[in-house]
Amino acid sequence: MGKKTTIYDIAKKLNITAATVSRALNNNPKISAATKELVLETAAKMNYEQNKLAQALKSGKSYNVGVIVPRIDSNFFASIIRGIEDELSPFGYQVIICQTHEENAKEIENIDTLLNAQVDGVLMSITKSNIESNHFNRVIKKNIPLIFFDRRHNMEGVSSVTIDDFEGGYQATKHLINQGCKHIAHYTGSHNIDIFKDRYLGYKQALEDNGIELNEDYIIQIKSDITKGAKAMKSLLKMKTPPDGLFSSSDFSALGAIQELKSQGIKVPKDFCVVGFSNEPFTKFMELSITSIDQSPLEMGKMAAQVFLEQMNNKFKIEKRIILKPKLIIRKSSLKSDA
Amino acid sequence: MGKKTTIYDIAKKLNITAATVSRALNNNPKISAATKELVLETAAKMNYEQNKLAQALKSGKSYNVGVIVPRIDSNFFASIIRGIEDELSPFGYQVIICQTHEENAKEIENIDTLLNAQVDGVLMSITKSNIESNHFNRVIKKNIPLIFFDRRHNMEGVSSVTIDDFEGGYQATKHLINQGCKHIAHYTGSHNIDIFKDRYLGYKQALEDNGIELNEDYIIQIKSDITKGAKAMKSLLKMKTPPDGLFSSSDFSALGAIQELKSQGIKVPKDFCVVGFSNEPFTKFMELSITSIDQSPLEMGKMAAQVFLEQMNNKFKIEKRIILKPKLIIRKSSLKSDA
DNA sequence: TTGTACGCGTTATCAG
DNA sequence: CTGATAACGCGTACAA
Repeated sequence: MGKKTTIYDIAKKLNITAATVSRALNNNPKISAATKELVLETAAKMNYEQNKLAQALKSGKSYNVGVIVPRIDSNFFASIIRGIEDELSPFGYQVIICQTHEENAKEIENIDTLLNAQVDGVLMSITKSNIESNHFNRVIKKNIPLIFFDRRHNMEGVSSVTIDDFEGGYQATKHLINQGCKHIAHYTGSHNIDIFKDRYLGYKQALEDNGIELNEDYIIQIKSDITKGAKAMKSLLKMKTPPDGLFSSSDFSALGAIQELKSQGIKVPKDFCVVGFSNEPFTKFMELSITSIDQSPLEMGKMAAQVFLEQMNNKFKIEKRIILKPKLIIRKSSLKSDA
Repeated sequence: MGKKTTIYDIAKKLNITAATVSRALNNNPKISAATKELVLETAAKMNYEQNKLAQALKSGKSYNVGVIVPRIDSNFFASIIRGIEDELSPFGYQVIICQTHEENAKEIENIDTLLNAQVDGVLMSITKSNIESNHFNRVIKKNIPLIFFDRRHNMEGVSSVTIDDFEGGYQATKHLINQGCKHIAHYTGSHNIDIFKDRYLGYKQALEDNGIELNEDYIIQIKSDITKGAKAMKSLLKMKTPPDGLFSSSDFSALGAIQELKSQGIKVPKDFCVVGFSNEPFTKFMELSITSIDQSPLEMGKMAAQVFLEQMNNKFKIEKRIILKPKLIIRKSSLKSDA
């Protein structure tokens, strides 16, 4: 029973050739309605299933796309993948998942594997940006659409879907200023990654536009982590002039900061306003809900998928740089008027 | 530049046959060290990449496994997938993602697609259990390993990795009883799905073992949803003898219940204890952290992957039913002694 | 409308 | 050790 039925088996049974069977199965016009129906019937009766592999080998299209993300068990990336899958699945494409775990070597390995698997496209978020881009070029050389989302590598001819992180940082900081904050701290990540650098630049610009001097001591580079966020806040509060507001590039670090503030008896948002980034699900569930920047990951995934489909349909090379608008979601952690 | 180099191109260049090239590439012993090295060199020089499709067609092994989940943007399923990917990737397997969106029709469609794609295995969590299992049988008929995780369909010869939901429900309820709760309500899901039924049965058994009579009015079937959880609590509190504890099969519904309790001025855990299920990330982030049952999804994914690998290596049929132990994570929402 | 013949890229078998 | 050939399952010019 383990034997798979092929178009040959069907052909033999009906005393016709495999070619005719193939035609019947592929809506080829060059076939009579009678034989077509006959073939479809017996195909169903024999539990025939198309072998996508053989088709792919023949046609050069595998109808598989590779998606590379740092990790899949993060709400942000999982939502993006959902967006991609939702958008591509109606067109018959399957999504192959790869994780880099933030390791550059794994990223290169993943691209190798995907190329070997003859994927029709690669949609990815890079690990770091200060690396050689040989592996990206290998994808492009093969004429396989490469699309970056969220974290992009700056290179000619490659499309990307990102959000305006500068704008996000600006909005977050402006909001804190509007709430009356005079001394605004900032948690940032590695500036080797554009998204963190841009959020920082937005923060900086907002301060400048509002006549607030930048205090380097208020800027702390930490990983996205609750404990790290709490620890950093502890040191901030020891300063001669401690801050009265925080824009964190990570919701997790923001949460840690809030926990530390609370443990020191500092009232949020009355005495200290906090804004995070990413709009992680938990930010809205908290009793003291956390203001954050939404990146609409679902939409980001859908857009990336659409760009891929466009590139598949257009033979000529196109480069699209789609930049989504971030959305400030104001919640309790920063809203003084409601407190 | 878009042309892909094949072993034929290499062969032509070196005036040897493709067979020899193939041997060099596959560590075949029947080849001289000299030619082997020569082939490997020129292969690298010509940017040759193995065509996994052709290999798969030839060998009958695609090194792809299909993973079917209700949705990917849920921490639980995303973690399972991570576990699967982490475990399988070192063995050269790729993971193809499919979502059912809880629709049975989509589940059937997904299985079709995966079979067409010649996957080497199918790892899945079913949508509902009261359906015909034709599509499962089609997988088995083809001798393709089928492994259920979390939500299984009861059928002979199919392996599964689940957690002991009965035990989880029992532990949760027992814990509430230990905290002094006398009237324990229960939020459940559709009993067509075993996991909800089993949690309910565990709840029931715990009550019985402790001499507490079951009150049918305390049992409410709702979807996993914050608003639904709040609404249900509202009606529970209107009863002549309102409950003083809740075991919810969903963390989200549990959160809604807590919100409603708070809005009515009922102190948690002092006057009312709440236990959820799934150990969603947000449960531990809350100021009033929520007691929950951890299902170790990462491990569940890894186990499912291991079972798959075993089945691939053993030619004979094996059926494994792995049942993981749930872990009660006690937090503030139910811990009176600390309150 | 249908059959014939070939190729997609690879590997296994059989000679040499 | 290497070459020639067939086969995996399918689609498609070309011929009939």
